Amino acid sequence: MRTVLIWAGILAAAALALQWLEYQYLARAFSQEIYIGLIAAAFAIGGVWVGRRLSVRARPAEFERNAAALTSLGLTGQEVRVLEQLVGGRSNKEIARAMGLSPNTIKTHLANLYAKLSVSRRTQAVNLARDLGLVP
Amino acid sequence: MRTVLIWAGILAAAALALQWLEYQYLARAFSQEIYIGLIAAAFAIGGVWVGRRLSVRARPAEFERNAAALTSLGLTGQEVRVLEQLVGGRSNKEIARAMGLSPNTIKTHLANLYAKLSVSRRTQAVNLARDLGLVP
DNA sequence: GTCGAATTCACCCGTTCGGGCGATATCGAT
DNA sequence: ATCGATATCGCCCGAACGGGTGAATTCGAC
Repeated sequence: MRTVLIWAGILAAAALALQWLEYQYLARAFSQEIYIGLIAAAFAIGGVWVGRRLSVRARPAEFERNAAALTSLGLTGQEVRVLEQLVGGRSNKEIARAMGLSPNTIKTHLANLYAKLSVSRRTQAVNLARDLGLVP
Repeated sequence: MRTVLIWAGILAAAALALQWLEYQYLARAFSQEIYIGLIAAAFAIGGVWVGRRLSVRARPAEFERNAAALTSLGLTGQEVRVLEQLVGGRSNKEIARAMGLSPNTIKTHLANLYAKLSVSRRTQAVNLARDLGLVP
């Protein structure tokens, strides 16, 4: 949205500048056709650039965590951390060592996690987490 | 790429048409400033439209399977089908029933799959498959 | 026809996972 | 001070999974 306004301003300024230039040098130095063609090309190129920016900015959403889903599911801090490790494809034992906890604790967190996500297998949890954008 | 060429043609044609029109009516009916402004606006709008098409077309890839990765990994038909079920979060037994095969057979396909994907756990296989676009 | 790849299935064994139950500790809110 | 949420850990058991080995079938290629 900001991009659009900025460009509207730039377009207006550029149009004025070009028209001023026209009265200075170009009225006779170049033929009308070439002059018009140059303006058309310049604005077409500018338009393409704007269009790309609009689309690219609107698309990727920048890999940001879906905090809304996270809180609405009521996931606690440790549960989210375990979930990240889970998506990393690690085993309970590996997660335990990575977090400095007992494997039993990881199991507890996982059980609560499965309940909150309404799943029963870790692959389902991984898919849900990725689909909901719970993890980067 | 096709879009670009088409638009290059349209731009050229439009430029000629506008320049012709200029000699017919506009040379005196409108002032130069308005005329130039109209051309600039038209081409800017056209450019934005082209830019959007370019970006949108280039981005999402339409959820198509990454056939290149699929063949370069040497995955067979059954292995790919098992992989799809795997990403669906199903257990070996469920996959077996869904495909009308013995759970033992599923295990065999999975073992070959893991070897070809260089992983050792099903969650890792799921993540790799999703990251490489092996499955929709 | 022989060979290799793909597909199917079986068995064994050890590890991992998931479910269930209980326990202790901390901490903030009531 | 009591209660609920969070976090930690333990144990038991059955199911699921992963690795290894072996073997039969089919089918296209050489």
